[in-house]
Amino acid sequence: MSTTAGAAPAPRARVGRPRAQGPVADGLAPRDGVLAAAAELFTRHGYGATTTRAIAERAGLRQASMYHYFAGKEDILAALLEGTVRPSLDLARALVAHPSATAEARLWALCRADVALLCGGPHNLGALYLLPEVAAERFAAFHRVRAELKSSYRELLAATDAAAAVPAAELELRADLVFGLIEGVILIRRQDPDPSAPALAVAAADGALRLSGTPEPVLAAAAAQGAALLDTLRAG
Amino acid sequence: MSTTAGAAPAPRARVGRPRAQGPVADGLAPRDGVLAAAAELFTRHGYGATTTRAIAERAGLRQASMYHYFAGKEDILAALLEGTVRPSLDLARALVAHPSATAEARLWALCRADVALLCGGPHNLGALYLLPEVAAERFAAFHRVRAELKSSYRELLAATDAAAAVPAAELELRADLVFGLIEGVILIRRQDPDPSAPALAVAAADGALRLSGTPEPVLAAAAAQGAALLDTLRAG
DNA sequence: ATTATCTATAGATCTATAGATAATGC
DNA sequence: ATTATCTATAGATCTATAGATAATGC
Repeated sequence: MSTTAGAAPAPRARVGRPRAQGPVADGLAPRDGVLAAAAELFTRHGYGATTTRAIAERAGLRQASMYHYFAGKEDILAALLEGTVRPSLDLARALVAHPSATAEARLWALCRADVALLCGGPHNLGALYLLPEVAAERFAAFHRVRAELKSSYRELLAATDAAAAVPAAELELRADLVFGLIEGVILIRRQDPDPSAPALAVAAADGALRLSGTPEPVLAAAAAQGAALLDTLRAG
Repeated sequence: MSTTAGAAPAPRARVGRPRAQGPVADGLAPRDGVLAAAAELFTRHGYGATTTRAIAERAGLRQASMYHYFAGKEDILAALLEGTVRPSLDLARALVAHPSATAEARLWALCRADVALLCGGPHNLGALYLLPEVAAERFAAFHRVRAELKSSYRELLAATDAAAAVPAAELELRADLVFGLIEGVILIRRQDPDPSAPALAVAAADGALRLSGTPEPVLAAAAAQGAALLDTLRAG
């Protein structure tokens, strides 16, 4: 073992006045600790019902100290929303651009991965989308990103074989339903965190293809190809 | 024309001190006016973000006057929830008990009617279910009713032909997805009230059957039978 | 006398700011 | 000197209550 610096994440003494409550164990950077606390409370009790004091308490610092990292409560929500939708969109873009798989497989992969992202974390981040306060003008940036994500869903759906036989207006409705299904899954998780997130993600992806009119044999092939595709993307 | 009392809803003078803002045009009883105002604001801005003062203003009376009808803000939400889920459950019970239609047709009918109820009104009442605050113990009565509604979905789904080939655990997941789809439709409405409620209701009902694995020809028959069934029940 | 409303406000928050303080870094 | 935190609090709410008032009903 060399003594090269940085090898061990030693409990470095930190700059600045120590916390009144003592240091927290979770190892998160202060800003991330605040975000994690807010995510938990926003999704469980709602935005309006969550006080800055409650967030601070859970994050292990004093209420006023949060303003060192965020300009206000709304900023915290904005940061959470941005961080939640961004990975989904990155993945969607990668899948839309991916040439070597069927549209069915790519749609399946997008659905499974999206559900896993939304429900996989410790505090059901997807539930943030459901907060009515998020509709406010203040979060327009988030809404633009989300609209782009929805477009990816629509695009992949339109490229499936089943879509060829469906009129444009009906197709639009189906895209809405598929997108709604994925986000509706969050509701399931909220009342009852029972089904494991990976199982739910697979079931939702299967369901999305059924919803889009894909026949069972094609679905089975798409699921296999889609799962492999996700493994590839994760490795790459 | 006879002069029999009650024939015309004449603008009867009302008991009690007159309102400071003058009487409201909408013709609702005061309690209902408060409920309508609260529904609009809760679903648009969230429960916590809605003040009792804002509700009162929209309902056309002073903040303190609402306490004549409701013990507090939570009571208003409780009344709204109860009134929203009750018609859905009544319908679900009628459909489960209905002997002379296929399970597919009855499931289709339940889905279409439920979406119509949730999204049909002027202010997207279904969005109330999505409020995180609703998870609180205070609303346990509502949750019991809703659990019963979900059981009806599960029961009808289990009685479909497609369900026979599906293992129990997988079936449970599909019931979750179908229920999630119906409530996810509310999300669609929230961002974009574009698709007309009836069209959305039909699309969602079709989608629910596809999701449950029903083949297209069976679906078409079930939709026709289901629509007729709803007409019958409404007449009866 | 009864009712539905009003005005006024107490008491309890809640957010964000001002300014002090206790660490490390140089 | 810089940083991250703290304590204290101003100012702005917000909910719910107390008690008055302006109608109708009898």
